[in-house]
Amino acid sequence: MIQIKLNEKIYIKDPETSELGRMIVSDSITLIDKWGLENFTFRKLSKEINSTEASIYRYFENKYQLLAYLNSWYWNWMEYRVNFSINNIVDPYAKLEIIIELLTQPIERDPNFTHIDEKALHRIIISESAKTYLRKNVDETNKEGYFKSYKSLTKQLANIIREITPEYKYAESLISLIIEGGHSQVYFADHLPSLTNVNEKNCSLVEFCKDIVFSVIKKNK
Amino acid sequence: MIQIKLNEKIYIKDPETSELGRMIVSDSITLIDKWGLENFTFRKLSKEINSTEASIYRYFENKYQLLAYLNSWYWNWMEYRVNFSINNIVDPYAKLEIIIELLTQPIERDPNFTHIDEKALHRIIISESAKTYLRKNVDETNKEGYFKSYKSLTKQLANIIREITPEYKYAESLISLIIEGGHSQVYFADHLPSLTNVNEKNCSLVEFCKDIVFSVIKKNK
DNA sequence: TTAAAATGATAGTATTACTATTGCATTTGT
DNA sequence: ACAAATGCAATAGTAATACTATCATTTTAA
Repeated sequence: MIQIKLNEKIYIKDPETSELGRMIVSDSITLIDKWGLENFTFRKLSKEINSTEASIYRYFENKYQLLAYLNSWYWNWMEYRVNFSINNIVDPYAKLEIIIELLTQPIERDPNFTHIDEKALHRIIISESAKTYLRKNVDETNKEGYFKSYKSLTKQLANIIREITPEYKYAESLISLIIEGGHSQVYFADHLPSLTNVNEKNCSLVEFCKDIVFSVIKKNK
Repeated sequence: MIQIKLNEKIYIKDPETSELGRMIVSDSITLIDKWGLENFTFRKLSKEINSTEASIYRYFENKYQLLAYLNSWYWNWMEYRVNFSINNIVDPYAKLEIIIELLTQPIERDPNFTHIDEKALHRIIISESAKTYLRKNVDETNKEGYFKSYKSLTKQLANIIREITPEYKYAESLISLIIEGGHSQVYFADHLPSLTNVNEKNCSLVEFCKDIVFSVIKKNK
């Protein structure tokens, strides 16, 4: 049995250690997905799981810390998927192609983690995750390790780009541009379609991103 | 004398029509830049300008509408700058190069608009603007015209890309990727530097973005 | 100069984001 | 088997937020 273990200070009490903790995590995904972070409160969550606000506050300082926890879970899970998928592949081009697919394709439920709805979590990542770092306290929360999972995955993927083009100066930027920009593209396709071509006929985010990455690599080889 | 005129329903009463309105706009830029959108309230703004909450509510429904107003102002201003800068230039490559510079270089104060601090506004665009559309009511606010300026500029810039590569399918996506991803890169450089190479030695956002756009165009020509 | 519009002053409401305390129930170590 | 520790529910309370309403006063424009 696999468990995503988050060791940083992104919780007060580890929600994986109790039934209540797991309910907080799984039901917060449902509620944030449904109502958005703005309209999500610990009061509503406590009613949903037949518990109390005070109990939830024993696990997370506030809803932003809970969101950061979900974020970290997601990026740890993504790292696990990446490592699983590129295992035994030696050609860095092939690795990179798989990675871009993992980062930009629609998400499927992972039966390894029964209490996490990965499709709903992915929607949250797309529309809410930036709110963890777009805050005035970002430098503190960064020190607390809120973004460790995201940073470590970015570093790993940048290294694969450098396997192909060691002298390319923007490997980390290219990865984070694809991730962050890719999230925008998915969101725009759903809500502001004149800002994107994704979801037009014969167009896909995967194709768009692969084209960018391999064009840049080719030119900088 | 030039004035940025925003005709859509992104205000209750046009702030350009009164002294109080102009103070609301200029001082909200100062306060949002300083405290962030989360800690910015109409109460604080009213004290800053020696007015009352009720008066501010006569101009804007809430702080998100005010932020949308600032956004629209910014993108209208950018469109004006783009048109000014590419005027009389025929070569689409040269046009595109200038456009990428305008979109990704640091902003300077524009003496044409004395009550707007464009440098502060640019910081707000980078760290707060996504909060206008990352909301559950995005489809309504989109209908109200909150994003019209941004969409019209994107369309115009995409058309310039199509002057070079008419068959490229992702012109709008490439523009919005550079804009949104570019904002992330600037923010990361300031707060999460391990996610970007921007600001490392001999690295710049302008160079990174030009390389991407011209690599993609070259490959798709 | 007079009516209309804009603004200021004040008050009030529902909700949010917490914090504190108490007491019961269950688990754990010995 | 018993004490201690932990986990959780219940309740109450506070300061701030995001508004809305009313009415008096000032400014402006015909």
